[in-house]
Amino acid sequence: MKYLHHPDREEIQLSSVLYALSDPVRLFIISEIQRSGERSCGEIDVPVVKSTLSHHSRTLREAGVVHVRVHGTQRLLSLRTEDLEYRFPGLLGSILEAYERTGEKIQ
Amino acid sequence: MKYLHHPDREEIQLSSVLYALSDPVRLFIISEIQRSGERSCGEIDVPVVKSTLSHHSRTLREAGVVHVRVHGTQRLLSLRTEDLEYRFPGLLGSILEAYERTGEKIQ
DNA sequence: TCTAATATTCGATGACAATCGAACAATAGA
DNA sequence: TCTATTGTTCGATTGTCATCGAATATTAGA
Repeated sequence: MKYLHHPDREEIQLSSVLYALSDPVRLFIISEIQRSGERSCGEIDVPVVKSTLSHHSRTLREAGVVHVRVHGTQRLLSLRTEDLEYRFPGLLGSILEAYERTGEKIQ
Repeated sequence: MKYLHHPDREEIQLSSVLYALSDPVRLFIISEIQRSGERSCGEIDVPVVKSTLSHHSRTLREAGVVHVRVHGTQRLLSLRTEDLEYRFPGLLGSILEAYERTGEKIQ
């Protein structure tokens, strides 16, 4: 089984997190994950092909936004809520709230 | 005198704001502006040439993050604090606080 | 062991962005 | 009107990214 790298709490960079969340598809993904708590790639309904979704999943993981857990043939994504709150208090919450409020669409 | 376009409050997009603030140089710029309230391009000490700084200024303006006021030969930048707070409550504050806390450097 | 399900990796493509230097524009002040 | 100051625009370069389809890897289950 492959090792998936996740940055350490202290290594998470603000600019990287903001970049990861500046893409409408990725904003949608984290919004979905927040609602369900944990979700596999296949359960996330985005208008891109599998390989593209995998790319977005990797971008979010490497920025420190999500944690990816291997479960059988699935990868379960969850938000790194606590780590982000510890490092950047209030940031994730205000982004998710802003996303819900303004209802920004993909594309 | 040239007309500088600023997006309307309601037109400001979350993903565009996050993208604009995902660059270390631009994070530095808004951090400086916050401290001084208003600042001309020439007063912002960043390690890029004038034309590049002009590009960053434009990116921030078009995303709705800063307001640019023409004053003689200078362009005075200020944060659109109220508009951003109205549209995305708490967002700008948490980003600025995160930037100060973690002391992310340019480069 | 074979097959289906799930996701990643790879290669290609097209778009966009950060950067620079040079040229240009606009304005203040002498 | 001339000059210095302050920024913008333009063209070129270099690099990165979002996207796709095809091929590959991994695991569960029959």
